Amino acid sequence: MYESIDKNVNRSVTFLKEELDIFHSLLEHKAVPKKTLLLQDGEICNFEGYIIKGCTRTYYIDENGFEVILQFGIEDWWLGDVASFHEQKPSKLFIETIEDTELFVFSPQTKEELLFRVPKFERVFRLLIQRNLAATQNRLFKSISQPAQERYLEFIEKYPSIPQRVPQHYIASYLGISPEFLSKIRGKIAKK
Amino acid sequence: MYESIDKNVNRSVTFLKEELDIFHSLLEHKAVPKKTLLLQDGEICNFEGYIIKGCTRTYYIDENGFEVILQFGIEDWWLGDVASFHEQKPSKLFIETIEDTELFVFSPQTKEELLFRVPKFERVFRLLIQRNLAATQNRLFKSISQPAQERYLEFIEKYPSIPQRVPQHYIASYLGISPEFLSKIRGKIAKK
DNA sequence: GGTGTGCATTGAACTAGATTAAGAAATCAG
DNA sequence: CTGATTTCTTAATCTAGTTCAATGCACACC
Repeated sequence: MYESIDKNVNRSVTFLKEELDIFHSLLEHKAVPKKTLLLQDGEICNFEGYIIKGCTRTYYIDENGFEVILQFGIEDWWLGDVASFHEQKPSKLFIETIEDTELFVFSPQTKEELLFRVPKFERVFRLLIQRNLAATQNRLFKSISQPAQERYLEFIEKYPSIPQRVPQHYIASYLGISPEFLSKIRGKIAKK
Repeated sequence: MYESIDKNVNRSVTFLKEELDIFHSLLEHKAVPKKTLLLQDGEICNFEGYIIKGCTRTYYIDENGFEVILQFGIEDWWLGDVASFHEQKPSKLFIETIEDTELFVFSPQTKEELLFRVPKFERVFRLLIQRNLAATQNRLFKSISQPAQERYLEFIEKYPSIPQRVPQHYIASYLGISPEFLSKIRGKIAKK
């Protein structure tokens, strides 16, 4: 049950068995049916989660009521609104399950306790957020400099499992284009 | 000399005089003429800096040789490539001074020493990177969902001093549009 | 078994923004 | 002060991507 999350945190720091035991004892296991909102605009994000199984989407709603998908979450990904969680201020994000999803979650309290009892986790979480920042910067750069078709090709190469699991218009939203145009791009690629 | 940086770090955590003394003793002061590259693609970023005075731009170069500006830096801003600095891996970014610039800088070693001697700084740096992530996510969201004119208006409202200090085509690059189109937008706004 | 309801595709008309080119204005080096 | 270089503007043409239908498709649901 803890295999995948252990492997995930062990990637950057090596832990002793006792440290992992503390880690496990502080994790809360959660099963959530599909189409459930884990977080809404205006709410304070009271969890940080690791996806054991399932699929989620994190999105904004713009002033015209349009959804813009910021990221998908699948197995072995971390989930939450870091700023809202740590500063305990209202989030602007929505997080919704797309499939039935199993998670390990922390509350602010249990995370703090973990960091207190096993300070090495500071490094794990710092690396996570650094990688998240680098990935977001990279995506911003590409959404500015690359045409939609290349962004799409890169997306399916990077996340080959996602197109089979989520409606296509979610991917269009993630790429910042209309569903019709994504359909046209796909038609064009298929012809080759 | 340390006034502004002290105010900056004190915003999120309160420090004692002795702690600030340690902090100051580890900062290196640096004066850099304009049009100097502080970091290049392929280099490992060996500094994290705070801008006392001056102006910088951080940018990528895409596969066609086009520059895309990721952010500007002015007084009271932090500078660097967080991931490259901490993981000591090659950066994909360029950082260049636009004006003569004065900085305080850390090396990886001095930053580590600071964190060791005054662990409260962990929190300061974590908050900085969290805010950076939230701002970058927000910008990605807007670059996907808002038209260029609104993004421009928001930019000049948020950073009123920058348009007076940097060439206009840098702002176009930051907004992800061509300089000609930005000029058109400005013409249109001025007419009203 | 029908019948909604959400999803993908296709095409036509449209628009935001790119590209190219040329001239005007500003800035800089000597 | 002067020529050179960089920057900004304007206008014409072009294109990536949108919007607005209409149609077909695949299910879930009773």
